[in-house]
Amino acid sequence: MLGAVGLTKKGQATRDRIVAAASQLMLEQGVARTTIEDIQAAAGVSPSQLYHYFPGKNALVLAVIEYQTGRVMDVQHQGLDELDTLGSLSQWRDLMVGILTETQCAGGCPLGSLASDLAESDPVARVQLANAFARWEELIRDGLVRMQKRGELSEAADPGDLAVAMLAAVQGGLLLSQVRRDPAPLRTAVDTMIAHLRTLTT
Amino acid sequence: MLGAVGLTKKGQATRDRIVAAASQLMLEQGVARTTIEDIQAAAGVSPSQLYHYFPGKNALVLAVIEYQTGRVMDVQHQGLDELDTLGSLSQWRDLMVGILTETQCAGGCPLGSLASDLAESDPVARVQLANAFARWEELIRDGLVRMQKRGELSEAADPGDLAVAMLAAVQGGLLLSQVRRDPAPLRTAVDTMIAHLRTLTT
DNA sequence: GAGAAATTGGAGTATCAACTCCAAAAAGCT
DNA sequence: AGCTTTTTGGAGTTGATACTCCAATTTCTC
Repeated sequence: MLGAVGLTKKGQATRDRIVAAASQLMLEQGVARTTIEDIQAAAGVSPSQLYHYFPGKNALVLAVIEYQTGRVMDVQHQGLDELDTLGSLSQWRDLMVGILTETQCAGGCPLGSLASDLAESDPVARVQLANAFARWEELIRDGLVRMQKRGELSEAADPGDLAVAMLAAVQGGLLLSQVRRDPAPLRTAVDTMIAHLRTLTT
Repeated sequence: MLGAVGLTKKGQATRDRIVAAASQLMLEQGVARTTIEDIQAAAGVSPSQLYHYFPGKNALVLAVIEYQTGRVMDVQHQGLDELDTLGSLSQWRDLMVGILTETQCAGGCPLGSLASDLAESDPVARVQLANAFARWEELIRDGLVRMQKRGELSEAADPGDLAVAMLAAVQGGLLLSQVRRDPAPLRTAVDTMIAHLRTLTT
């Protein structure tokens, strides 16, 4: 069994369907506005099924955070694992702008939306999301360190600070893009950070 | 009468009290999680009073957006109106970091939180918030233009793009600070943007 | 294939939240 | 003061929402 113990293949599939449906709905309309009934309908399950896999909405929210963290990290690995030159940073930017454009800027960042939604009302969720952002930040920092080792980035540059600033640019850019329904702010914010890195070339 | 027509001094005070209470609660726990009953209790009013001043929760939300836009713009004017040197940008950063520290990083940006909360579920609110961000961005851009005219910023720099990037840094920094309960990310994000402006000095 | 465990269906419940209504009190106007 | 308009109190209604319960069915294990 790949999933949790005591779950058959069919059970795991049902559980996955619930989490996927909940994730999409919560991204589209927020956690509080998403009702259990909404999720039941979208996943095609009955109440007893949902409560068989999750003790309550709260537990489901944590599963959603885990799911979205996985999705986001997959994309970020795809864009950042090969990061070693400034040119590859532009490709990473294109990857994100592309995804945003596909969805017409709806929803913004799955992690950012959950964070803003839950930070003050669910302490456990807040910590989970803080960890997710820490992992993301680390991915960026590792890429910058690689660039530094290759001599693409000045030794004087602080990859840690730059990674925080870059992640902030992504999150802020995504929020502005979401509100304006226009991918331009994300692109501008990230491009400005890339331009800044360019000034830190050796 | 300062407020809307047909409101006595007492009526205006009651209305104000409702909006202020709603604004604080919605910032603390999100719009959907804030019940009319919560607001009634916090403002010390009865249901009939609330519905006398607002047709429904939706209208109240719009009043909250207006209120928070005013509060944020007041602070931003305070920090940006005299903006003409790189040094005054650091003071502006201190102003925001100070406010964030006072509130122990709870709530994040009043406009950013509302934006993330309402962008997908309330089209009218989304547009209102987009306008608020546009005014904020303009305030930053005007400051950068003044710096450019004084020769503090290169003629080659694009104040419009830099203002977008700066606003994104502020929003992203606030989100990360909120999730981590630590003002450092906001400070780092804004400082990095200031450092970038420093590279664009004539 | 038989027993045990996991999964499913769907009706039911208790609570909560948004909103209504009407009559009384206060405030403003002349 | 007397009349009108605004403001207020609080009980009540309607619908939604999270969650329960138990029996029936499917799946797994041996």
